[in-house]
Amino acid sequence: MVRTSCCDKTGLKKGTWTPEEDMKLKAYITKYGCWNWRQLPKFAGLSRCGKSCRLRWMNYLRPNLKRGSLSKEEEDIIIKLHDSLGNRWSAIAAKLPGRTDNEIKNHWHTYLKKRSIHKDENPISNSHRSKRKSRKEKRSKTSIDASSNIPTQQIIESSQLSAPPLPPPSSMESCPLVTDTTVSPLEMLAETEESFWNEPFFEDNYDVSVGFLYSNSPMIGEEFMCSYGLCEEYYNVFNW
DNA sequence: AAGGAACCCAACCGCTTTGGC
DNA sequence: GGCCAAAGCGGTTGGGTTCCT
Repeated sequence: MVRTSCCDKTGLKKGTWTPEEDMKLKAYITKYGCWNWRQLPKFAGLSRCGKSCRLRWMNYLRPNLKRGSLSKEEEDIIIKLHDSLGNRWSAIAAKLPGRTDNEIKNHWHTYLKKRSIHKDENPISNSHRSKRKSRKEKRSKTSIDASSNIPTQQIIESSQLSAPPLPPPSSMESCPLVTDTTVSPLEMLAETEESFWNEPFFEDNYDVSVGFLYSNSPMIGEEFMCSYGLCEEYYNVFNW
């Protein structure tokens, strides 16, 4: 939206993401997860750096993100948490399911900072604020419509992705998915190589609302799901 | 209707943290 | 303990949109 598309000297694309790029990234992560952000764009067919992919996923494409303006309650929580935590946006975002650190940070700088500074005054008139708020809602609704109009299954089917080669053991060992400490990462790798990385993608494994396949994969645990804002889905799926 | 100002927020940059060797 | 790579985080930028005069 903001920055014009261009390439840096290494040939990597920068700037606004196109719907096609979003589709590729979403389809790839949905299908294979994110085992290595650096390598991911290569396998997903994206001319982006891993950092950019990660950011796009975390702030925009990740499932269950709430769009639209923050509620009064959410704002109050942010103000309270900011008082105690300071500018630790990711920590604040962790307390607000569906909200990203970037979103909270932006919101803080545009509304809450002023509100906080002028607590005793009334710097932003309510009418002005609500006018802005409705603009924001209108915008975000448009973006939701645009993104949700593409059924995920359709994305997957239309994707020309090829399965990635097996990641090197080192990257698997460092994979945050491992939660069972009684089994060594290498043992787990041996057990799961076939089922996770080689297994064809089955619709049954896939929950559209979650956007990940997890039922057959022992490597996807609470920690992993929560790190992508999917705690609720994890708990629901495993009846926690 | 036009032009400037203000707002908003996606995305980039660079620093810090973490983990493996 | 030092080095390196990868990931995470927060600050900042900049261009589109909307409002105001």
